[in-house]
Amino acid sequence: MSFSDTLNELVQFSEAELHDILNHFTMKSVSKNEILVKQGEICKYLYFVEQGMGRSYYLNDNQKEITQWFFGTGKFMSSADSFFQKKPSLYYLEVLEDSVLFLISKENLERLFSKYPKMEKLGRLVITEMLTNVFNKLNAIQFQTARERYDYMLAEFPDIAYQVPLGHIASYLGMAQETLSRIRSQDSIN
Amino acid sequence: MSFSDTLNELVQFSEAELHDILNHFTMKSVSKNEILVKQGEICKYLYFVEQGMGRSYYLNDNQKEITQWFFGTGKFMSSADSFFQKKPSLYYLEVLEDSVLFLISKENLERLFSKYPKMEKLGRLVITEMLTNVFNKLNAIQFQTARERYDYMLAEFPDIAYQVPLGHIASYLGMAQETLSRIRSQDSIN
DNA sequence: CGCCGAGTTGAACTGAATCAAGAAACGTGG
DNA sequence: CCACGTTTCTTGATTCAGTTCAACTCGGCG
Repeated sequence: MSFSDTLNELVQFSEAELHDILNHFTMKSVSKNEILVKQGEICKYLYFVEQGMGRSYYLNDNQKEITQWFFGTGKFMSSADSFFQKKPSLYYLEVLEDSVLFLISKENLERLFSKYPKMEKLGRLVITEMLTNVFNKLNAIQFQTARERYDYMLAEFPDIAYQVPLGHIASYLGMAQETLSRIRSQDSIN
Repeated sequence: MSFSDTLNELVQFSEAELHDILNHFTMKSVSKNEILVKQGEICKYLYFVEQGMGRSYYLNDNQKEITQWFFGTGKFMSSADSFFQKKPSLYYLEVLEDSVLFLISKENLERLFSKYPKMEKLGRLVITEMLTNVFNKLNAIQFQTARERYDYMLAEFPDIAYQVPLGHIASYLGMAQETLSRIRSQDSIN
C-alpha cells in the first residue's frame, strides 16, 4: 500500500491536505544493506517504507547483532525514542533490500502536527499499533516454544520471513540460528 | 511524585493551565484487588496512579493469570489499545493495593489535546516511554537468564518487587513460580 | 483449631543452547 | 564466466537452565 493510501486509510484527508502533507516528506532510494542510523547517533528522520524492508538491531555483549524489529512495506520505521526525544539511538537502522523511503524531520513533523490536528491522531494510531505489536511479540517470546515463535513470525511478517538471512530472524525470535534451521528443515519434510 | 508534579516535569504548564487540566480528571479511591477493566470490555479511562499500584494481566490457554505489566505510583495505567481505539481490552486492569487514582475519559482527553497542544507532547512522551520500557523488557526476557530477569525486575520496579504475590511476578517475568522462589532463596542466603 | 492459598523444596525430565564440523550459496575480482 | 574466499546454513553430539510434578511448610483467617 502506497504512502498516500496508508495516510488516507488511517485518517481521512482531503486531496489538498494530502498533497501538502506529502510535500513535507522527502523521497529517497536506498540500496540493500545501507545503514540509516547508527547506534549512538540521533535518529534524525522518521521513515515510511514505500517499497522494500528494513530492520532495527543492536550489538549485544558479544558484539553479536540482535534484530529488534522488522519494518515491511507500508510501515513507519524509526528509532522512536531517539527520534522523538533527540537522544542517541540504542539501535542501528538498516535497509535489507533496495528500498524507497519517505522521510521527514522532527521539525517538519511538528509543523504538520500543529497544522493538521488530524495528524496527531495518526501519530497516536501508529504508535499505539506499534505498542500492541511489541506486546504481542513479548507474549509470544515469553510463553511459546521455538516452533510457535516461528509460526508467530510467519503470521506477523509473512513477506519478510523468507527473504532475510536466517540469523536475523533467529535473533529477532530470541533463539539460536541452529534451532531455527532445524525448525525450518522439519517444515520442508511435510 | 504527585500528579501535578509529574505533569509539570514532563511539560511546562502555567498554574492556571495545570489547574484546568486537573479539573478534567476525576479522583478515585479504590481498594486492593479491585478490577478496573475486564478482558473484553472497553477500557473507558486512562488512569494516573497517584498512590498505590496496579497491574494488567490476561488469562492464558490454561486459564492462568499472566501479568503483562505493573504500574507503580506516578505512572499512567490503561489498556492503551482499548482506550485509544475503543476496542475490547485484551487485558484485565487490577489494583494491587488500596490506591488513589486520577482518571479521564477519552472525550475529555481529546478536549485537553485540542485545548493544549502541549498535552499532545505529553501524550507522546508517555507513550514513547512505555514503548521503550516494553522493548527493554523484551530484551531482558529474550536473552537473559531467570536470575538476570529478576534483577531487571528489581531495577525497573523496586517498589513493587517485594509487595505483590510471587506468582504475579513470576508470570510477568515469564518463568515458573518455583524458579523465582529458588532465586529468591539464594538471595537471602547471602 | 483446622482449612486454604501462597510459598518452598526436591527429583526427574526436556527444549533449546552450545560446541563443532562440514556443505551450500554468494559475490568479487581476475 | 569461472575460481576462490567468505558468509550463511545445516546437521550431529553434548550439556544445562528451567519446567513440571509432587509433596511439604507456613501464615492468616473464619
